[in-house]
Amino acid sequence: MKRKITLKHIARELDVSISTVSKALKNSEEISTDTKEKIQAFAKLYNYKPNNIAISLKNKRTKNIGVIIPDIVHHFFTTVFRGIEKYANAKGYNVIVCVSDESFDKEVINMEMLANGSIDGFIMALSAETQLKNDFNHLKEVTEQGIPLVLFDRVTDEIICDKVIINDEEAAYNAVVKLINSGKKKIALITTENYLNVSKKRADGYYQALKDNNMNVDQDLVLHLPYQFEDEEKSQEFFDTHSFDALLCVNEIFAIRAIRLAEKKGFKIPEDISIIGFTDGILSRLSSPTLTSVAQHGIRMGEIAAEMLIDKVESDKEEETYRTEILEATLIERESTIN
Amino acid sequence: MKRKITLKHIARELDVSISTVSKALKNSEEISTDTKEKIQAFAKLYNYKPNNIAISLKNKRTKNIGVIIPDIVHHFFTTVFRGIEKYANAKGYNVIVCVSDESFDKEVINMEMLANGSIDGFIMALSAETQLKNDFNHLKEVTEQGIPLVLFDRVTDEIICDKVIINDEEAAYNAVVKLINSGKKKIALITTENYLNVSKKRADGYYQALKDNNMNVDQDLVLHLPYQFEDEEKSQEFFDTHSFDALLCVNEIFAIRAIRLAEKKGFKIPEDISIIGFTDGILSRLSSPTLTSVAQHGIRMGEIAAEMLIDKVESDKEEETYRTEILEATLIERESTIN
DNA sequence: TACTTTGCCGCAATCGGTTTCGTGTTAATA
DNA sequence: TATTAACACGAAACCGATTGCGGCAAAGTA
Repeated sequence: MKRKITLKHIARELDVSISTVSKALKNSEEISTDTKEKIQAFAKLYNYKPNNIAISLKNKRTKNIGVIIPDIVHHFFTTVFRGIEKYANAKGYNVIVCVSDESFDKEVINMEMLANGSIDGFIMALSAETQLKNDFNHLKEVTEQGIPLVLFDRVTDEIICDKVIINDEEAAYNAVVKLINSGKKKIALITTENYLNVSKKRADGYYQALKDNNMNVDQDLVLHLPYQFEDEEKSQEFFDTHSFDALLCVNEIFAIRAIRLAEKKGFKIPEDISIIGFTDGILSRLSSPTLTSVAQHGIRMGEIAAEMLIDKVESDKEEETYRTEILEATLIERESTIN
Repeated sequence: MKRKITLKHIARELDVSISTVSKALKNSEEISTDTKEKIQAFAKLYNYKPNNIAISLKNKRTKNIGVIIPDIVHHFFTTVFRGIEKYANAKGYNVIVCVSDESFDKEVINMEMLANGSIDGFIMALSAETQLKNDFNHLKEVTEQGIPLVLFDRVTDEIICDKVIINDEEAAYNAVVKLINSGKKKIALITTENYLNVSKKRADGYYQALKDNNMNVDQDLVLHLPYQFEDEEKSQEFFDTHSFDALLCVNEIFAIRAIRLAEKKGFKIPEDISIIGFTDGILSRLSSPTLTSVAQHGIRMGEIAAEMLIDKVESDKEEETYRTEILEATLIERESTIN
């Protein structure tokens, strides 16, 4: 087993001081050409690579960024993560991921673990429980320590920092308008509980679109499902006891399940019921019929978040300017709606 | 902005030495109760947390594990990652993820980045290109340096280390037998190129099952598709020019696409064509018809991989014993096959 | 010859901890 | 009263790098 070689080893071997080795490897003018060549050759031969940890300690910069997401199996977060990873890697940063599992406690623990020197900044989407509790002290502590933070998708106004979101309200609005324009008269909504800010915004867009088009808003046509738990029964009942000719769902999974259910009840899609979902993932593309859905551009979102964070990390000036980048969602039309 | 407090600050403030503070915070017997209480109270008040980087440097242990996977959007890898993250977090480890994007070069670069002190060990699945090139020098270097390595799913015999895999060959065998038992006579296979070791093993299982049941193996009924690229045309042609009454696919996406195509051609599933896929993901559960598929138990795989790695990391003895854990895949029967 | 400049290199501090060993003070023992 | 043991704490080395500064020797200048 060849152990990792350090400056000290090289210094001892070549009978020079550690500082000379360090300078020689950085091609410092202070060191004579002879010595430099000798040291560099030796270092290359033994494949010397500086120890990242030592450098981090010295520089107080780790070149790691911490990402905390509620869930990694969810397609949207995966794509955002992909964007973060892509940009960060290109800039020489590693990504440390923690999954909060929608739990407040896990979110707090993970942040504390990482905040003690392991990372240069955070990118995160709030867990459902955090939004429900409305407790953001762990975020405040981190920002007060001067650790840069970028929130995406699941954000909060309570914390002042950089943010990346999509125009959820507008996107929902446009989706509903699209349904109306295709002749639909009774448009239902399947959403989560309202404490998830994105769901709330999408619902707001839905209401606004109905109002602006002089359609009466029927609270009965809005079904709230638990976010994680698949409540088959409640959905069944909703289909049995309500009549509607179009349906907006705040995520892809709700939409696909709705398609299955509607087909089981004998409805034709999109003729009898048109369906639009959020999150343009693999499910939307491969379902039958394929699903019209609102693309959230997760990869782009991740790239922007990473860019914002790394900009902050690498800027020496302590500017206190924060911005919120709003991405335009786009409606991808497929078979589940009438063209 | 309150900056992070260090031992030095506490020492200065309370007029004791740094070592005294360090010992007091570890409740050392060496320090008087008075002093300890004073120091601990002060530390709590100012929310002192030791700097991870400094501890890593001193201990030569980072409590980080590096995970390199070919792709994070792929459902299977996501679930494995989830298992790794879960176990690692419970053990107080963070997970640094790098995505190789199926590229050999990225895999090498990422490993080198992490190998210089950032992590205590690696968990990885080989990129497609690495398997194609059959070049594993980067893995050898890492193991020679004494960095523990666990390979999962996409493994190689060239590297001696801990491994976690599923019984791919057997699983494919059983899936085919299941199709035969339900009365199917002409069973086709859609797979990737053979350099992906798991695909090869699944194909082997397919061949063996046919042979053992006295069915003739028709190479024409085996379609090789590129792994990433969606070759719609080739699949179309396959359906047009071949007749078969059952189909085994080496992954979920191939299977779902096959369902779509078969339906488009007017076949009934599972009566005309039964279909079985690998990777029991969200697609299998939500497709229509739902897909019978081979569950690879990604989460369990990740947990085992993490456990193996952390065991090695935390064992001081330099045992050179490595094991290969083989998980039993299970066939989840759904609507795409005849019961 | 005497003094200054320049080239080349090492010492030592630093990052933030841990840990071994030594030392001064006090109390217990002979 | 002299000796020793127990106690409480500090100095310093160490992990592996970076870097400002000081010093020595050779070369240049007066």
